[in-house]
Amino acid sequence: MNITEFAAYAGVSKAAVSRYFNGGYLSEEKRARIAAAVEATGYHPSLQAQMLRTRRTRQVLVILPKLSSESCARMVEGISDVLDQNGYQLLLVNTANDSSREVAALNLLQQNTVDGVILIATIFTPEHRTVLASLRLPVIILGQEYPGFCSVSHDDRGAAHAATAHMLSKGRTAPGFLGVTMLDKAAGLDRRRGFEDALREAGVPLRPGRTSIAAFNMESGYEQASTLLEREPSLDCLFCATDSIAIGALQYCRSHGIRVPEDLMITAVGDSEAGRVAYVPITSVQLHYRTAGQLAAEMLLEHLADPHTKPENRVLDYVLRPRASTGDASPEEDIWAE
Amino acid sequence: MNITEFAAYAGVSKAAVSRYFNGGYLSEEKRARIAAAVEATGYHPSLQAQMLRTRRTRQVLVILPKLSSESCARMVEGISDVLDQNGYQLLLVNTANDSSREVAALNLLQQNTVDGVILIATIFTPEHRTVLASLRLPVIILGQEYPGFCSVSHDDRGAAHAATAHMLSKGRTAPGFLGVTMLDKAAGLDRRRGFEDALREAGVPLRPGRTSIAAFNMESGYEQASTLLEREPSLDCLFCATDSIAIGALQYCRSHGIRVPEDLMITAVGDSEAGRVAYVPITSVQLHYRTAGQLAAEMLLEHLADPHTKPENRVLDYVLRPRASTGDASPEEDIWAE
DNA sequence: CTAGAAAGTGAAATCGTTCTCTCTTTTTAA
DNA sequence: TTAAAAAGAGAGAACGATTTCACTTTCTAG
Repeated sequence: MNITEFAAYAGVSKAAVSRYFNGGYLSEEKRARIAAAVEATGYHPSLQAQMLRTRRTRQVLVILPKLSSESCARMVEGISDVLDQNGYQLLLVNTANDSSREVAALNLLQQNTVDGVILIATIFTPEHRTVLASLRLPVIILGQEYPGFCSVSHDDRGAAHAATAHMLSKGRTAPGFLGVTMLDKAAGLDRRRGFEDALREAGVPLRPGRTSIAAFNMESGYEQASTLLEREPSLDCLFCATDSIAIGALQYCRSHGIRVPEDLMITAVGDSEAGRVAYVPITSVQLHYRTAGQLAAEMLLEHLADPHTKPENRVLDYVLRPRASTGDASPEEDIWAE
Repeated sequence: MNITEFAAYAGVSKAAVSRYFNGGYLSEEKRARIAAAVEATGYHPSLQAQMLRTRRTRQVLVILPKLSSESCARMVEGISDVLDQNGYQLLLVNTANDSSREVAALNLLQQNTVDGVILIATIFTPEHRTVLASLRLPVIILGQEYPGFCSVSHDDRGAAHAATAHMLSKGRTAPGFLGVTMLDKAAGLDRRRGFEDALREAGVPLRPGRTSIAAFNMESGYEQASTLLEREPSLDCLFCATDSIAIGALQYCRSHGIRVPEDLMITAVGDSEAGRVAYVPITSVQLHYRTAGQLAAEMLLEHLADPHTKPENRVLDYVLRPRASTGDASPEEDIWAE
């Protein structure tokens, strides 16, 4: 049933029906007649026709590098919460950490099928900048600051600082660093800086050779821990850019008789479930992923309502969660017991 | 730029342009002219107009109960792979384990904005059946069999059987069961049956009081393990319906001095990353989540191509992964070392 | 009491396609 | 050579809404 048929059924004009659904001058009498007819027929306007006519789809595109990672999943949950509540639909593109697929997804946008975009950030290439700049849609970058665009990010530098400082405050003096590529501003560069901040603050020199770069998974954490610890056996504490990497490193320690925290303290950023239940529960910095997602979605909706809102960067805080990997609890301690 | 303008620019009729993009009789000369004009202008047909006119949106809705769970995330990744490759877009609705939101999402479909649905299954209520039956769209149920509908599911019964039998084959005689609600056919009912199958096969009676029901998370696993093991201290092995629950149970053992596997063997279904790196790596049954997602998407595309395809249920197999929680490896053993 | 503003109304244009229908031209088969 | 089939082309009617515009009626203020 279309609007013409429905209007005839209800005994009003098409315009009246449209006003009923979209607001506008409409007498009480007609409003009641239409309401009754809706009740009787179950009529509702066609979304496709509305999209064509109004040029708004009420759909938001979310581009993300990986779904099966706790942090991304939680951010998407946050986004989904807010979009749902506001009657927007969530279109998902998983780029599988493939930068070209990311750009391809952005290019798809020039066929304007969505009202806005939330881009969960990883590595930005010059191509990204080109295509992002050419976009006429509101874009929110989630997970790192990006000049000229709205963004919601975490205080990665502060988080890394807190985690590292926590170990140094316990008297450790030979810190190692297991990071990710510096091309990733948030998890790579900022966390590295935070690590260095803590060292500088404590007057501990950063020796070359005491850092290594891993990929975003446990296996890589294991391998890089192996490389690093064989090269630098004197390390007494290790900061890892992500929980996954820390778990890999922990696994290496376990299988090579390195005691955590006695021989080596370990900290990380992310506070994942896996880190909490690991062999030695890992001291980690909790970031508010879900909140970040919600905030990004809210920001986007704001921009949709008023396109002239200025670019703004919201930075979320963090919470250090001390656990057994820094000697703040015994590994056997109840995690969930009250 | 719309088709009329573009057709004028290229010096052909609107119909010719449409045929260029959709196939149909078209002379080589016009084809070349249009191709050149596309190159020059970057024109492409409006998706919204196509949706309205053809009544096909090339969008697929995926309804799932939870994003931040490894299994769901992997299934969605599989779905995303296939849809992407075939030019379909993925619309995501996260129902947050709320049955009414699930039904609401399905009802949204009667506003027909998508071509098909993949429903990641949990608990099916009579309402589900009503609304599913009233749907005129192809629907694939992912994660459990559901009579009358296409589905892709795992051999949950076989998986639970394998996990349980593995413990019994090692001489254990007092098995306990930590499951989830039977309203969930796959993770609840089928895994329970598999557990019972193994007991029957081994001639081990199932004592009442040796089973308990948990929610889908670690905390609940911890609590239910506590209840169960305090009531039945003589248990010597424990089957858990999910890895999360098993991790919770393991945590309980750890904090209460119960040695795994010596005092209590533990197995589960799911083979999550967290289970592999737990305090005692958990023997678990691997299910092919990603493949399941891919298969579901392929099935849906088939139905989209030919709506008369018959309902079919594909059941995927499983792989038992023996680990330290059943004494098949030492906890210190390298997981990733070659 | 009246002018002007506000509220209420419906016809018709518009959004950007696809696709049927009619017609012409070319190819094929007998 | 010719009839039938196939290929190619374009006009114009949908698809199902929103929104402008011109108009009428009802308030409100002075």
